Amino acid sequence: MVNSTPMVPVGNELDGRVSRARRLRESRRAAVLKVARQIFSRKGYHATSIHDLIESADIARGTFYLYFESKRAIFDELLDGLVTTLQAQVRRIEVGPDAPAPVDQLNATVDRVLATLFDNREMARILLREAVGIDTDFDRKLSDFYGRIDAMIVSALNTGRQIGLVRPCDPQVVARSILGSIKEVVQWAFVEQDPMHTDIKHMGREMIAYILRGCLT
Amino acid sequence: MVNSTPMVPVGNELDGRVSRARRLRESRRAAVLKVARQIFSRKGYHATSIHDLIESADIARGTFYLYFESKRAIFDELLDGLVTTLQAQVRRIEVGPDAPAPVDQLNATVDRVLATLFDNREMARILLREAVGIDTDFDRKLSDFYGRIDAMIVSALNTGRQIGLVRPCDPQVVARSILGSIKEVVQWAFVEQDPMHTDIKHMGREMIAYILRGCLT
Amino acid sequence: MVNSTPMVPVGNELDGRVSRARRLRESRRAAVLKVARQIFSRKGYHATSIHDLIESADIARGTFYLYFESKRAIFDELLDGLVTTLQAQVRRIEVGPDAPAPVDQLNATVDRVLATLFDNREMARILLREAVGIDTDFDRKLSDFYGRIDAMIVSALNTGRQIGLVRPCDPQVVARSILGSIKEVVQWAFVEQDPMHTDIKHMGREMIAYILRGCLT
Amino acid sequence: MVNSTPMVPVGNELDGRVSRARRLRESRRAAVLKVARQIFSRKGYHATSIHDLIESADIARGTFYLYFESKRAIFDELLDGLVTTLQAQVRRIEVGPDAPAPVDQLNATVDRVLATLFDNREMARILLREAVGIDTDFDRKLSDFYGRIDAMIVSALNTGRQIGLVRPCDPQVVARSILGSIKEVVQWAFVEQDPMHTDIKHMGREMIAYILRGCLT
DNA sequence: TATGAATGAGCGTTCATTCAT
DNA sequence: CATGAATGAACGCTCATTCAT
Repeated sequence: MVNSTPMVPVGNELDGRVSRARRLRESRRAAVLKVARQIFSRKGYHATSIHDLIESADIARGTFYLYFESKRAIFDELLDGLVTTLQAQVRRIEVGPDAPAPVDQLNATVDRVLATLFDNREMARILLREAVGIDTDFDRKLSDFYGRIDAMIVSALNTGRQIGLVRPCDPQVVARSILGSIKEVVQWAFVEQDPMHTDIKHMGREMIAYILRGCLT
Repeated sequence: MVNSTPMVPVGNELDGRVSRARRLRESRRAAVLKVARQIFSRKGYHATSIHDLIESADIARGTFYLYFESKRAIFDELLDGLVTTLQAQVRRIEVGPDAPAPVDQLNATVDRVLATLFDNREMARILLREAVGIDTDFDRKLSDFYGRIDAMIVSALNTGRQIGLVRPCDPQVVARSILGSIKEVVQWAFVEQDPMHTDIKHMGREMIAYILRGCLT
Repeated sequence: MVNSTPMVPVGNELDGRVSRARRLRESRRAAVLKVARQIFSRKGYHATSIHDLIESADIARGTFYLYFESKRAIFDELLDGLVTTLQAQVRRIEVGPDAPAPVDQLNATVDRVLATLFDNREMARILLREAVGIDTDFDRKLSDFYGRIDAMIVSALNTGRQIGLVRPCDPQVVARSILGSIKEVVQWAFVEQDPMHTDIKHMGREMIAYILRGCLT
Repeated sequence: MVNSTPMVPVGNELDGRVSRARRLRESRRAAVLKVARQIFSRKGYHATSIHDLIESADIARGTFYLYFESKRAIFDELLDGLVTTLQAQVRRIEVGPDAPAPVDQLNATVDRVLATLFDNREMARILLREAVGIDTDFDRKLSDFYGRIDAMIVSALNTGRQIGLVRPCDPQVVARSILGSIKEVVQWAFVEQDPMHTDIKHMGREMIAYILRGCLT
């Protein structure tokens, strides 16, 4: 998938002097994260117990707490990874003599976001459907995340209005509409449908066409 | 609010031969449902305990189970009420010589849905944010609900296409986009903002404008 | 036993309008307290688990938490009862024209304290031997308790010095010596020996004789 | 401090044929014991974890178990050291034509015990406050220790009585009173007060004066 | 000898549900 | 009908101990 960056932290062991132990530890950790991702994705946060996690990862209870501080912490880590990656895909629309056409910029961002979500289907499921109601902190974190994306869309719409690209409208309502379209389409395609049978390219093009017609002059 | 129907089931005791006891029972039940709605809305499903419910309803533990099978059941009932009411607001776009203009029909449906959600802000909060991840059955039920709405939109889009009102597009993707816009705008307006300070009329108009521009020819 | 007051709270249900349920609850609670007293006394705080408590009291886990907030709370309650009762037995030595002879006052206090400890042998075991090191709060509470008794003895010694009854000495050291004598003798008699075969009267007389010779002129 | 002997076991490797490895092992062990002494003293037995010990000793988990059988075992060893040393300070009162005056003998014993406790303030803290309630075995061991000291005092009192030095009294009660005075004064001075600002000489003299007046004719 | 990752029994606590009164 | 005391399975988490390297 184009432009999507890996979520696994690259770490600082690229200097060649990595201890075998460190690498082993990381791979073990990653294995637990992997099964946790699947189970959280399938059952949600509350319905997933530490027992589920360690049974599937085939490790002992204590081992889990060797790698992760708490159930909440592993869930955080899983989600934070995607949120960070996702945020990196969203770029503010630049406007200027040598900037690409705004439409192309939006296009590129949507492409990147879709690719990232596809590459992280399981976490997308959690981010889009399950991550609400875990606790107040978590809700705020999610709210902030979507709030930042919303702010970017609003800013893009305002910029677009100034250069006569965007029709007169309430940027707040339209921004939330756009955000909602993306969230729902992605959830439907990657979470409820079989993601492997989805033509993401096509989906992206259709979505952008709909969104652009909705707000352009 | 126009067009919004009450969520309390009308029942079949309106024939005049209702026992006083039965009526008492229903009013007790309704009272519990009312406080449950508020508490679930404020704290979410998992953070709400039976203790919270019976304390606020001022009934004994056992009494609760006299009226409701389980915590899950009362939550189900609460949500089913809104889902049913909501579904009643969504009407298939009729096409024919003496049918209103399709655009007006869509307009009316969106108006009715928004009004219903506003009148049931508390449950809307739950439906849009907290109802996911409770268990697999519940997720499926929600999925079905949105699926039915989606099917209606798809059908409307197809109808619209046939009469040349809707531009050529993938109705599936566009339908989900529309659904997502509505869900996100409503959640943002009713859940994250103060619903009383939201100009729903304006919001509705802006949303519909965006949606229609997105799919009309 | 003379002057020893019961540790079970008298409550406010002496007006005759006691509900049967309330009385039942209290008796159940008292039963749990009783077995907890025995087990804490035998095994100490840390070695006693909730499992031990509920098994011996023959109640379910949840039932325990119906009556007590936590393991810590039941232990506190057990100990606070004795500490309060004990404190009520210790009276400052009064000096004046119509006050009893100071020696008799000391005598009476020691008698009362010994009787109370005898009547609460099991808790005495905990208070004198096990109650240290549970947590910082508890340590401070105990320290305060003994500190107050110590202060009383110091004050008594100073008073005694003024009226020429007590020999010149460092009241701090002598007070701690006296306190230590009492603690050790009581622990030895009630905790390590079979308390039923101890002649408390004799023990008290011997102890007071020793203490008085140690500090009187 | 006069008369106080070191707690580290002298061992039998002083014959010159000690392997370097053996000596290394012992010094490593001693280092762990040293930090364990400090930590147990500061936090108590239960609040001290193996993690605390190995972190401060800067050794690996497994290494700890190379030197000590268990957490319980190292605590035992620490306490046994002090107990053995303390026991060596307590000498039976000798009576005979060329024995020192019994009073001086008692004086000397108390002096030695106080000095030993001062030199091992940290362990004294444990012995007097934290060592109780760890488990039944440990309680019995402590009980035995104090029992032996008690027996010595009883024997001394009996000897004193025979030579007319000690007043008629119940040696058991008086012995426990003496023991208790020493325990309490030491705990108060070394554990609750700042041991460095305590005038031990003065404290000793005051204590002995009190004790002797309490039992001499 | 030294390591530290792995273990799992056990902890205190919660809470939806039941049932005798 | 109404009650609320009683239940016990299940939870997330800790930590002394083991053992392969």
